Amino acid sequence: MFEVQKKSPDSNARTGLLHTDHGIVRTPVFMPVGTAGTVKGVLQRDLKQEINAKIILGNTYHLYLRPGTDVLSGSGGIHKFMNWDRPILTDSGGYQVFSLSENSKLSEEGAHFRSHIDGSAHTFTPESVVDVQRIIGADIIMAFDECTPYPCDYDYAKKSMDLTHRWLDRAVERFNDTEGLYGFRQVLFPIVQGSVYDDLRKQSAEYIATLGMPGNAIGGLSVGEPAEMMYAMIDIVNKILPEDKPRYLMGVGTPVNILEAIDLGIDMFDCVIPTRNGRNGMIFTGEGIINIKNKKWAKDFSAIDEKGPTDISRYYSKAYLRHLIISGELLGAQIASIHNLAFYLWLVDEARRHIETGDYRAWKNQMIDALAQRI
RNA sequence: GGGGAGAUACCAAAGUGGCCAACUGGGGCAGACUGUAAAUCUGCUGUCGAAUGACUUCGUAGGUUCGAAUCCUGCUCUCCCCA
Repeated sequence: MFEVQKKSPDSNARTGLLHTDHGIVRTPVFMPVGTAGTVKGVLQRDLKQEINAKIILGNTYHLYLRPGTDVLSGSGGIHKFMNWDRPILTDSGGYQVFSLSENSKLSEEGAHFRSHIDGSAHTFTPESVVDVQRIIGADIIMAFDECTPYPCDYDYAKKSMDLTHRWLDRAVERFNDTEGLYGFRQVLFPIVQGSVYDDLRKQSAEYIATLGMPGNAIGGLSVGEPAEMMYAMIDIVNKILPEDKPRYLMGVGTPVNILEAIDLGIDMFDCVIPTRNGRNGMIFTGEGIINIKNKKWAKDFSAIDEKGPTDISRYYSKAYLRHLIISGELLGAQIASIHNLAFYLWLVDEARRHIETGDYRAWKNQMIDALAQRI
């Protein structure tokens, strides 16, 4: 499924090809988040034409609650339902156990939770989450894990990691006993946990590596811990996870986080920052980060991003985008999301290009300096 | 011409003797956001100060009172009803 193409001479960064039945994805890759069967504010057409997204995310928890599995199965799976013929990865809902923790309770069996929509009671088990993801029909599906919060004491982190591992065994078994429903291949990625503890991360990565799955994920990071701590964990884990399998760092992150993680050997990323923060006025450019709501842009009629990655970035002015966002106009969210996603995709593309030419480290450092600017 | 109501900060609008530099919205300014319960949330918004605090405010001019946005009097202005 995965082949490493080129390794960076001066870091652990590498490029690769990820093969799915919906197309080949070149890595490193950034996957826009489309939780509920839509990348918020962005047409599928723009996702392809303006942003050139190669793979996007969906979310099991959200899709399960709405529209529900009967609609998804009736539609012939998520690709047909949302009219997206490129690869899709679905998160398992493990993150929602974390982010909606007031509504959920864990047991050995699984997670018992109440719907945030109508309060109804539901249970997710490692098995049921595989089943639901078979019905949703993503190319890459994720094992059900517990994403531990930060801070998290050692004992809880260990208990949680062990539970995630036991759940993983059950998920793999169910996965092997079932088949995709729509005539294309699905693969299951397990998730490394272990909070911020070196030995737990090491133990978890070793365990995950023994499963021999076609790709591996690192979860439970970027939940509030300092970035340096996250990098340290990634480094520990990546030294153990097999080199010939893609490594997916879940939910990360800022442009700088991504560049650092690529350096450490991560291949896949997803994050809500470009869309959510974009809707809230944060605009990423090669010259730095802009809060477009700030008064200083009120009469700045220059392009959103002069050297921007998409026509949209160059077509509309900062003053206009500021006006739209401040006025709560839908078009503002749309423009910001498209621009930011295009920027993220461009950034990761550039990273791949520099890995190929062998000067990733130097380029990264220069890029990080630029990205550190708040303008 | 007669009768009535009102004037509070950028706007709207509470407050009707001390707990008031003044509730609450809006607007404005700034911040947060990392496997999306987020087109969301938080802070500030009289002046000076990092802050304790100091100073100047509730149409306007006086007055009563230890103390007034709040009570009294004059003035100015606005709105409503009847003719």
